[in-house]
Amino acid sequence: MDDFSDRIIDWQRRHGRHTLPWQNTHDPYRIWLSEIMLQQTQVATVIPYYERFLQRFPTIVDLARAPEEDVMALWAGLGYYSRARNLHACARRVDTEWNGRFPPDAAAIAELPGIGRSTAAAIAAFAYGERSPILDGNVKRVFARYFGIEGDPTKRPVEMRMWALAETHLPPPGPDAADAMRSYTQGLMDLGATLCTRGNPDCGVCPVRAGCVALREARQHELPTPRERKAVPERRTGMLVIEKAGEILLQRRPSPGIWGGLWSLPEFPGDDAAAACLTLGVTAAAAARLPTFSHGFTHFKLHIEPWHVQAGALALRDDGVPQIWLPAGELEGAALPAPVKKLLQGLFRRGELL
DNA sequence: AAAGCGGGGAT
DNA sequence: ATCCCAGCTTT
Repeated sequence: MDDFSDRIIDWQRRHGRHTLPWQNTHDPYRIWLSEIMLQQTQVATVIPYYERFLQRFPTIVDLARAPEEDVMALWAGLGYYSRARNLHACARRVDTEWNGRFPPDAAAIAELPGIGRSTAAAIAAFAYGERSPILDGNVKRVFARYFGIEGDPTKRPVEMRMWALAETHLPPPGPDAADAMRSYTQGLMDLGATLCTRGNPDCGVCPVRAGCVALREARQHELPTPRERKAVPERRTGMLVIEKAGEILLQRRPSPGIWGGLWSLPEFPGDDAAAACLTLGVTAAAAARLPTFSHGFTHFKLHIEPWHVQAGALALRDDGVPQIWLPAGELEGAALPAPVKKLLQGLFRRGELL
């Protein structure tokens, strides 16, 4: 008998959610649809999308045989559009390879596009009551704390330990195993999402507080071990604040790309601002270095070295990059990258921009 | 502004 | 077979 799973199940049945639209069915199609949507979006946002999908595509075969653009249009607003394409590809494979019926177990479900081991297990548990463990981000956090597991859970060795624990602590087989699996799987998700949260775990009312290593050692806030923040590569760029009669020269950023489609300051690779101006067709009457500042992106850190240039003679080159002169007073409403807007507004407020 | 996130794709 | 990322959210 497993104390851990018993407590999770009991807690879920008393305090968990039971009325979400995808909880009143064992239809693997509906459960799969909800799991894919919930991977990236919170419940309140998902519900209207989920219901629109079911109205438009009552069965997985309807979804499989719809044009991709219809699927994408219904998905619009949920984000992560590659997952919508996987959703459609998955439906088509279930239609053609499985005769429109979802595969019968988690192992086969995990072969489908957009579905990994954890999502496959969740579908199999909710749809079939299969005794197969999930291990998503919420569950990793619960396990790291409850079992006192150190190390980055996204790393191979730690993740393997957690999968082993997930197998070990499944509700035991038996006549009630299918119902137990449904409650247990939902309970683990609910616990991680509502009580055992990242920043502020509510340990006082946790159903497994009696056995929790992290709580006993007061290490809830240290576990799970944060992933090692890899040193992000750093780059530098010169940026030109070219001013002429109270207006600033902006260029449209190419799309796709960093800041794609936004208006930004001209950039140049070296540290010769006057030469960079000349390539644009601007003669610099005066050029002054402004303080360097940095901006962090997901994959690198950018050190920006801005120059303030008073334009003299002008003969702007047309090299295909759209350019505009922005009156300094119209900074507020302009579609500029946040750090660029901040730089320009700072200059404007200090009266360094006319 | 920084950290988190499941699966796909790259290596 | 293993590592890293894209693209979006929450804190």
